[in-house]
Amino acid sequence: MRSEDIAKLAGVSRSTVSRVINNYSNVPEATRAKVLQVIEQYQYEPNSFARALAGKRTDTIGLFAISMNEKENATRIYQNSYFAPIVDLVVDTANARGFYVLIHTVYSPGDFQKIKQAFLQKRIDGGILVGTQKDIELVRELVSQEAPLVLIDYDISEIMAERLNKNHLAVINSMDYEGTVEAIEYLIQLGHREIGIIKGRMNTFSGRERNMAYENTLQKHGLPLVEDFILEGDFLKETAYREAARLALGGKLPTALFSSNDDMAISAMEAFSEHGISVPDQLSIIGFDDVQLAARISPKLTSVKLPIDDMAKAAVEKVIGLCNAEEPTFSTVSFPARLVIRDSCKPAGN
Amino acid sequence: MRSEDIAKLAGVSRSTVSRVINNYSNVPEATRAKVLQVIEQYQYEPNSFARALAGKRTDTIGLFAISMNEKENATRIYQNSYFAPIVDLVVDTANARGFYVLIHTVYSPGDFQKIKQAFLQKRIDGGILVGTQKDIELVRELVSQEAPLVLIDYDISEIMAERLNKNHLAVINSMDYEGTVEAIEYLIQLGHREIGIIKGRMNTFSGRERNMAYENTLQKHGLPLVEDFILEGDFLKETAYREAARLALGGKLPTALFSSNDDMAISAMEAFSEHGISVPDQLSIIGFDDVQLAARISPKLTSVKLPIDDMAKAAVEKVIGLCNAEEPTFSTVSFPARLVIRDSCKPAGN
DNA sequence: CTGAAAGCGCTTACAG
DNA sequence: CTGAAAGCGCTTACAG
Repeated sequence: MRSEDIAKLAGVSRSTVSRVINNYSNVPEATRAKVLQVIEQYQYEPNSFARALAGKRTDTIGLFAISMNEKENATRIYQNSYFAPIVDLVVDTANARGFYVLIHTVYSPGDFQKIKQAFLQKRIDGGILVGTQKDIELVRELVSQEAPLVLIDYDISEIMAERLNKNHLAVINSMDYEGTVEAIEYLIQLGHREIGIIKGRMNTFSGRERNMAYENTLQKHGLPLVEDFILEGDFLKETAYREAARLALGGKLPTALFSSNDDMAISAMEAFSEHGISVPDQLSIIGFDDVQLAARISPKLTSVKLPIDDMAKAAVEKVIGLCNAEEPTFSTVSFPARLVIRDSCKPAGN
Repeated sequence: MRSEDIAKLAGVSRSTVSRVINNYSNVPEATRAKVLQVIEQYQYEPNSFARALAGKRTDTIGLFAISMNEKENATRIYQNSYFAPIVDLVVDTANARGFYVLIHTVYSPGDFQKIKQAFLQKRIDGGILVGTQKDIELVRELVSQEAPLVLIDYDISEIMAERLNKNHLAVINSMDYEGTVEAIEYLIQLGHREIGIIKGRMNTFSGRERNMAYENTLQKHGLPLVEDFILEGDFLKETAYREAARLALGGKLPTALFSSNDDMAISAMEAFSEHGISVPDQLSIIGFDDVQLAARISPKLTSVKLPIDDMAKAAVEKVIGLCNAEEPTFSTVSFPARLVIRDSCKPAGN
């Protein structure tokens, strides 16, 4: 069934059928009704490729998760507590707005080609990019394509600043710096003076922000950065577990630990528990992200809530906006990240 | 940049360019090389819509998650431990095979229309459907469209049996019945005679299978089905928590409990713990699915491992196979589900 | 208000 | 081995 068939059946031309489908105003109600009736009756659906080829939009947006340079088992990206909610909200929000979403994961530069293709082949109207920015070069390539693009968790200053206003581009971030400050000051207020950190991946905007806020806040309050209490991490639980175990065996413990995300905080708690270190009695812990699991473990984890839902929703609204925009626009939004206090912290020294 | 431009640049016709792109054999190596060189140089990508319109495939498969009739907060479908791994494996497997994947969630009949459209509008070559089969009518509608379709966790007997071999269709299941039998017999072997169940959603194939296996196995071993120990559930943690709390307050406890999935088992454990009932000392628990969390809680949950990864991978291979198949074919596969023994069960009566 | 016609960018018999 | 031409199913100036 093609528009031609509908036209014949309704006794009009293909042009008119097209006008009805596209909701043009210059069609008399009677004609419109007749055409719609036939369309309805035959369950006609215009071929999306023909429409797109003739200049219409694809009504599809891309969601691309970059996961390069991670361990082999990083294959489980969508089970990750960071990506899963993004997929969730992006799909739902886009669907609700009448868009399909095309998903592709980037594990290798080859995969990255596929997402460039998705744009070049005009499979999508616009895309959302989320992931580490280690491969910022590739991201820049994408930006330079000038297609509607939204970046989640990227450092604006690193993205071809000179071109920013020539693009249909938006960047969505969370206020990780402020959230971390709130967490560290909460600990300080509880009397902690020896505060450690499990760092996140440094090729990530949020990883750097959280670390910088940690360092700056300690310094601001005249507290020392003690090397033994600074654990290298990569946002993954395995590393955090190993590092926490090492700390536990090292003998000297901080009285509080800020973990750059919940996954690592929870693994560290497991490690401490196995080494007979009690949280929060001997060691207070704060995580970041506030994943579902945070409130389900014992003790319940105090954590900085990442506004991931808001970010994902905003990302979709932004791409759609960018797809509709005539002029190139660049914009950036940051959503606040607030501390959620639960049971994993105690006043120091008792 | 269109194929015409490439043709001019390479000094050949569009036909030849097309032949090169589609890897036809009747192009001399020299010509092919020349064309490829130009394509490479200009980073040309054929427009996917034009190709599709001219009869080529879309190289896109659909992944549709049905989540109708669930609570409002079911919005979090992709964070669900059942769907998340499916998304993961489907996307990865499809991407690795050179396919894009289009995702759409079905919360309402309206959404269901969108997925029918995805087929009718020829946006995808084939699709994978997963979710409750309460709305089997809608699924049948889809099946009758004759497009390549793979169903995960559906009761074959309910799907238009008469048409089965006229379709490009495949059904992928897990051997939940056998897995549940293994779990129940393990409990019986541990000496348990009072074994309860938290039921899953009965509009789900796996929900019914798990329940039936539970009942049959008890009966086979001459054990009674005691009503107080049969808790209604729906695979969601809230309900399980409530039911478990009710059981705890009821006074009379079974000595073992089979939960139709891990999410519910874990929530029940929380409820029991809060009511001072110790697992496994006072009550043994077995879950189903073997989600990541199962091995991370304490005590570690004994569970029947759902071969969800295998199922998801197989689903992708199947759709791709169906897309390539000339003749309609129907096939069905079931993957074994085996018991993984951890720490949440103890011998009865000590 | 409406139809005939051109065009979107490919692929694929067809003819040579 | 290769090009000219028709066709895939739409949309959209253009003319009336």
